[in-house]
Amino acid sequence: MTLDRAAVDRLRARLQAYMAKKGLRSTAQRRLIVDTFFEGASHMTIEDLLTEVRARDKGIGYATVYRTLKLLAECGVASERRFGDGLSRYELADDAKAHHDHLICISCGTIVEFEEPRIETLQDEVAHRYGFQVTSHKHEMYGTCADCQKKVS
Amino acid sequence: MTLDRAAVDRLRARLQAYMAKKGLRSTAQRRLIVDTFFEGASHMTIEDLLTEVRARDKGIGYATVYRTLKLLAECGVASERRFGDGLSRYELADDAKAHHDHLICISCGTIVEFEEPRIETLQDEVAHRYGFQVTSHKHEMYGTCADCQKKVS
DNA sequence: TTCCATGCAAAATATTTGCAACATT
DNA sequence: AATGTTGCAAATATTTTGCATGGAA
Repeated sequence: MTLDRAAVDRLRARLQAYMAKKGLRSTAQRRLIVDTFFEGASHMTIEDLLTEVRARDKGIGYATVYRTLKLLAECGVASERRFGDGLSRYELADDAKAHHDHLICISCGTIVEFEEPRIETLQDEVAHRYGFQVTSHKHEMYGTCADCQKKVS
Repeated sequence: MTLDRAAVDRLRARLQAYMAKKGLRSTAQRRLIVDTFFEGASHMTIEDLLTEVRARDKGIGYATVYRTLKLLAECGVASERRFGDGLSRYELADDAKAHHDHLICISCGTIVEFEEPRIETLQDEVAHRYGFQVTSHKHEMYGTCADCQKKVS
């Protein structure tokens, strides 16, 4: 689920605005990490991203990647996800599109995104029923993807 | 969401059968921890349960509670849940009833269970659309409960 | 008597933070 | 020059495991 050019530009602008507002600085490390994150696969862990980043600059530290991803999450450019394997994963935020949720293959780790507006509607209904004001939600299905089902087992 | 007597008996029987099959032993600690778990509130953390258990027997160790909950989860008597605060929580399994999901108040920590069969149906539809064979799912909504909304903020 | 269970302490996992040196503005 | 940033190491926070001792069967 790659974002189109316009969406990417919007996110980059948001980051820039946030950094300006906060008086944060543009460093070589930050630029490299951010670029790598934007270009790389979705749902990467900090470790994943660190590996890719180090391929381009060996000196980058874990904490810098960690802090940069945190920064991206803070300003709404990235979303942190946890899929139960104990690792935090990050994906580009995409508020231009409807909220999506995830199907996770417990065999190969593949993560598929899905959208189902009718579920969102029912969710709202449930929240209203309990008087909750919902700020975020998590809807994940764990199982075996089509490919892994074929591989017998 | 307390279970009725019959459901509890069923779960206890399942545990007993599992232990017998595996040659596991009934110890005073295990009995105490299991009883406390069955009688206590839902969604307790290991630490919560340890506190309650120690009120009855000071000598119980964290690891024993940890291992007992793991045992309960293994045989399907308890379900482990994680609601994003970094702690594992446990609730009694209840396969007699429809699967339930959770509303979590990010202000006071209250956890409300809900059931919405229509969401389950749509879920199945989505999984089928992607060829996934779903074995479990997680559907959580985070926000502010009715009470906390009143407390202004 | 055998072998599982317990409690303690140590290890393992991941995340988060303190700090001196360094870089941006 | 002032202040934010980096990388390293240490601190956290939890969960998980090793092991000698104790207990169930």
